[in-house]
Amino acid sequence: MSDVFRIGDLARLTDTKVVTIRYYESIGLMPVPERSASNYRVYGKAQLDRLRFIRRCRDLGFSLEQIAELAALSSDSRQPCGEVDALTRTHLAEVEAKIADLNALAAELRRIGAQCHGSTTISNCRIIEALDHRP
Amino acid sequence: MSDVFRIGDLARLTDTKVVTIRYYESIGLMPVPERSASNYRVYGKAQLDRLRFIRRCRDLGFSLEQIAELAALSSDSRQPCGEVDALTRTHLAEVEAKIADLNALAAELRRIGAQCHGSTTISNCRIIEALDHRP
DNA sequence: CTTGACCCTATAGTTGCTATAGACCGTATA
DNA sequence: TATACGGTCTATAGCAACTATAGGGTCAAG
Repeated sequence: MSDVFRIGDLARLTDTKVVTIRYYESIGLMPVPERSASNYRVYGKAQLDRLRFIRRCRDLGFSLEQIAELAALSSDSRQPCGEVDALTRTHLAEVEAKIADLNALAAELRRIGAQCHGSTTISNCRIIEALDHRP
Repeated sequence: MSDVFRIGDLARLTDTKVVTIRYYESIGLMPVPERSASNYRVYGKAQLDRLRFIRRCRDLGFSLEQIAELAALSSDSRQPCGEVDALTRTHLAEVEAKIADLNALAAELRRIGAQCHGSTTISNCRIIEALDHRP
């Protein structure tokens, strides 16, 4: 296990597409790496960790903007940790709101879907009727 | 109540932005309307209904592509209604999958968030630690 | 010495809009 | 009659978070 990586190594190790890593670099989320003689990007362990952090946060549904903030906060160990806590809480609230929305939506889709028993053509299909008029 | 509308009327009646209606037209989801002498778009009751249908489906989370399909199917009353049913079912399954994802995510955010009791700086904040390493 | 896997840049496409610029239309009021 | 206002028009660019494509350079193995 060397501690020098090329972009494809990082991609494999973090389950990220190569183009996505370059994209992260272009928006300033990943640092601009050194280049080899043949102009290949060269990364070290620190950048691998950075990318792992980013992907982990993505998996948790944070936006890239939130991740940039989290990364900035986490890099200074003397920063108060309240902001990280607040960011996490805010995000959780957003996720919970979205869950509530989707639950309401699923309920209505089930209600609508249940009405199509037996009918075989659009003319007597209750789904279309349900879609046509507000509940 | 006339049955002739301008784009702003449709916008008001369906809670849609004017630009959005033009966008729907540009992608072929709304029909190309007649024009007045002064080149204003002129709509009738049928187009109002079409837009209402679209917005109702959007509220239910269907993609514009799915809506185009639903609209095409619903316009021919002799079409078998099984496809509409299938589309609705597929969409419901997608929504349910997303709900499951978000629930798992919320659980983990709660778990992570609960670890930040008392700590005041990043150096001993468990949230960052939790974000740094896979669960 | 060529094949194949990898890397590079640059640009355009995706979804569902939203924002902006710059201009025209139509009516109500001063 | 002038002008201010609200509405409308076109065209273009921007948003998130990538993905896809074109057209090329690099490098080790067979």
